[in-house]
Amino acid sequence: MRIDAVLIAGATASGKSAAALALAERVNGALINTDSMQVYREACILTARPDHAALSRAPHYLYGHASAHEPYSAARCQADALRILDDVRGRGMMPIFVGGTGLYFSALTEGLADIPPISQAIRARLRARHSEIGVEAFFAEFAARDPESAARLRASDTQRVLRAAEVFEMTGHSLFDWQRDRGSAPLAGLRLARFVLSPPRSELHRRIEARFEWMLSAGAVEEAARLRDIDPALPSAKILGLRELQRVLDGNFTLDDARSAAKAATRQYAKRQLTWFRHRMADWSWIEVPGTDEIVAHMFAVIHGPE
RNA sequence: GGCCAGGUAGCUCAGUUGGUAGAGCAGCGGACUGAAAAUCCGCGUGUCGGUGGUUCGAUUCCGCCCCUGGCCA
Repeated sequence: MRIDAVLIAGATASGKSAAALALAERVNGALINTDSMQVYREACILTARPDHAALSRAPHYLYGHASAHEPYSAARCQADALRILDDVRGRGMMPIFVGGTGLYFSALTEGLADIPPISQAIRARLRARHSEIGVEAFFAEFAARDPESAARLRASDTQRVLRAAEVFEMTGHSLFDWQRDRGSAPLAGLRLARFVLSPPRSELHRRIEARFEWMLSAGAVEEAARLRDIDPALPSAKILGLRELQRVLDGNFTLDDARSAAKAATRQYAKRQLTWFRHRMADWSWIEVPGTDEIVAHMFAVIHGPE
């Protein structure tokens, strides 16, 4: 084996979990989750996390290991992955990173700037200020303090503006100063086989449609009910379909409305993922056939090389 | 069968006192360094049901036909 680790990225519902599992069985692999939402313990159905049957076929790591009541992050993914990577390799197994979160793959392969953690107090204060004075005024305040970062952001880009502001408050340095240097990447120096699964768009849409129907029949509404007390500001509150189903529970939405809204949101997400993949993973091996067997055969061939 | 209301973008609709049309949603493209299933930026994609007529010019006016819904038979 000339490869140290396998990376499998793909849009939501592209069939990557099934392919990764089949590959794991063939190469003595262990799956390591690289998806920002499948980490949450309480959200199993809506995140299409691997089920018991899958878990019994190969080791799975970083699935459902975090609480939906606290924020997970790219940094935690990086730290968790590093730990698991050593463990898996130490046991002579092939690490197979699978998921759909481009930023997490980037953290693993390219690293993240080594910025200190932000205190909850600062974070909460800035968020409150942002919602109190509004997008434009907040940005003006921020720009006065950190013009360098502000020049590279838009006032309307709330998530990035808040991030830059909290980094400046916490450290006294501009976010873009910090980002001049990327910290060490967990996968740096390893020989990687990197794949992007990309079935035709129409096929992807069909799968998204079918998968949401499957979620409903598997108890998605009940799961949404159990997640009702999630703080809407937390990342887990953004799980696709959750908001829509909770609106049904509140009586503000018919199930059919929720169906189409959740499916549309999922298609839009898949589109954003593909934009990332196309441009940031252009040099990965792209697999456009939809069938698991063909995908695995292709990956297997790449992993073992021509020799 | 008769009367009425409609047929405009993938969907729901607006509009043009006659100069080939625009909103929302959907869709498409793009950005992305510690909450990324997030956040943000850009783009109308159309035989205006069909066919004749009037007109310099018809999606718009008129005739006929087709389709959908409602009412009356």
